[in-house]
Amino acid sequence: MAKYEKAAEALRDEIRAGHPQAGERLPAETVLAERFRVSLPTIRQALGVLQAEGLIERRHGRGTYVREPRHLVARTNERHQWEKDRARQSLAEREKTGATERDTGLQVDDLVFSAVYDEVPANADLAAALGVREGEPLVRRSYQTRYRQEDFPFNVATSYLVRALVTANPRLLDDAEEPWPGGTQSQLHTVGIELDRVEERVTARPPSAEEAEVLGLHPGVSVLVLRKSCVDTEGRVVEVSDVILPGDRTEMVFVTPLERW
Amino acid sequence: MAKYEKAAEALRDEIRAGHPQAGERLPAETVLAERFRVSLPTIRQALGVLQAEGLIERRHGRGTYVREPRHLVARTNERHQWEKDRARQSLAEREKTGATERDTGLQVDDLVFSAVYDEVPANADLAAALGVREGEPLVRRSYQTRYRQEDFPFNVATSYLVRALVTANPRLLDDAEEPWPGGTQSQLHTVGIELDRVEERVTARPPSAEEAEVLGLHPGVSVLVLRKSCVDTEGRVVEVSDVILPGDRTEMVFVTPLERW
DNA sequence: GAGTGGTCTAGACCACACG
DNA sequence: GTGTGGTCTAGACCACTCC
Repeated sequence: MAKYEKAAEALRDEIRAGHPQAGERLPAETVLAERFRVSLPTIRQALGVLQAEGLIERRHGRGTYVREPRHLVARTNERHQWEKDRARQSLAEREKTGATERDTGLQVDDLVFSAVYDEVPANADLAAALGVREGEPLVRRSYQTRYRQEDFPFNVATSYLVRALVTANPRLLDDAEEPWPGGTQSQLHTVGIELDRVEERVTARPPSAEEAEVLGLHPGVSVLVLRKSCVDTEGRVVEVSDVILPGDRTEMVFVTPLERW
Repeated sequence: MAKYEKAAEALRDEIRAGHPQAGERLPAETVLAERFRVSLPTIRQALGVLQAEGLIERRHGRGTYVREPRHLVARTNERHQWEKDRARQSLAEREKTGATERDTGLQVDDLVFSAVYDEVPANADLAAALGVREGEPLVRRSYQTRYRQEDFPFNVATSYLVRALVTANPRLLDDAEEPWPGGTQSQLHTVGIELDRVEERVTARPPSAEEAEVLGLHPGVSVLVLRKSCVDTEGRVVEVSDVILPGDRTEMVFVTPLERW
């Protein structure tokens, strides 16, 4: 086993044993280098491994710290039925609270929400997902949501609608109408679309450089990649969204009810 | 922007533009160092960034290659109802195929399956998840499944049952009975337990050193962490399993049907 | 044997945090 | 100012792959 691996393993074991604990500082790199009798670049390589594992966090000018685990946002698939139940309610009712507030347990005022609409032709991937021909005009809607006190959003989402399906209501083409009380299902309701089911596909990977930038992710944090497809009662896929969620603060919850014997 | 970041960005852009393509080789480190007019350690740092992003793969003695994306196993929550439907069928029927084969589209012969049972007292986490007191005896069942041609499993799962609930059938305490035709729901059926719903919680993170080892993961691959809870018709959580899935070859699919208006 | 990436060293200088 | 991590260099030797 290489020296840097030995050092990394020793430090990992110590952290798991609780010395130092989450939030506490590790000794300086020079101290560690001395202790393990290796050069500074080698101990830095060891710390790089632990950082990539998400175990530690290095703060420039301050030191190396044990990362604290955090899970703040739980996102459950029961939100879809909940949203559907509200889609036809009065504006006053719909304005009370949204699905994100439901997930996070926060008030609307605690959240900063942004939405930008534009129009793009369907590429091969989206055309297949939406069941339309390539080049079909789509409304692209880019969303970000963050806590008011924080600098970075906890999710970024891109939603695609087939433009032809929503032109009946011009208000659906205008991002100044966001946040739309009641969400997408309420929007679709205005053009006579009812959802039959929601399909969600989840994978995980390290963030791209851009995602790490936008979400303010530390090294050693993965992202959950969610593609959500909404299928209406006629079997058409009427919306596709791609959502990126930070893996260190998001838990996705899926409940599957079973038929009784 | 640092030199290594510049180099990483330039290489990233080239890969995204398709030069080199997935599977193709990058120039040797010495060549890249010359091209970007930086030292070898610096270009190595740049490549380290791209590797951590999952964009490239470095093969000792051979070169640096653009990683090929792969998604082989799709795991859908419809499996739960499917398993429930089969739980009460005849042995002959149940033996035909299992949920994993259904997910992967493979035959039983293509897969190598291993199961080990032992007994552990419930820790705080498991006690909370199962709704029992700490120290309650649990049956721990450790599973691994891999393709016959491959060296590493594509999932590792640890399942916990409350021992008191399954002692009525001693065969459920014996790992020599695995793989049990029809799966866990069929096993639970033998002691009179019917499931009402399955709750799954998904997060993502980089693999621990041990997980990377067991699953044979390359640097720059994240894992999906799944905690599945099975709730029976009396509202008890009767099984909890923790599943680790490689993010680069797994897609989890969740379908949420909605009630009609 | 030639070419490749993996490990390791010694040391320099810079940028940031904090008292 | 002092201590911390971040970047960068020049170079050595090793281990693996392939011809």
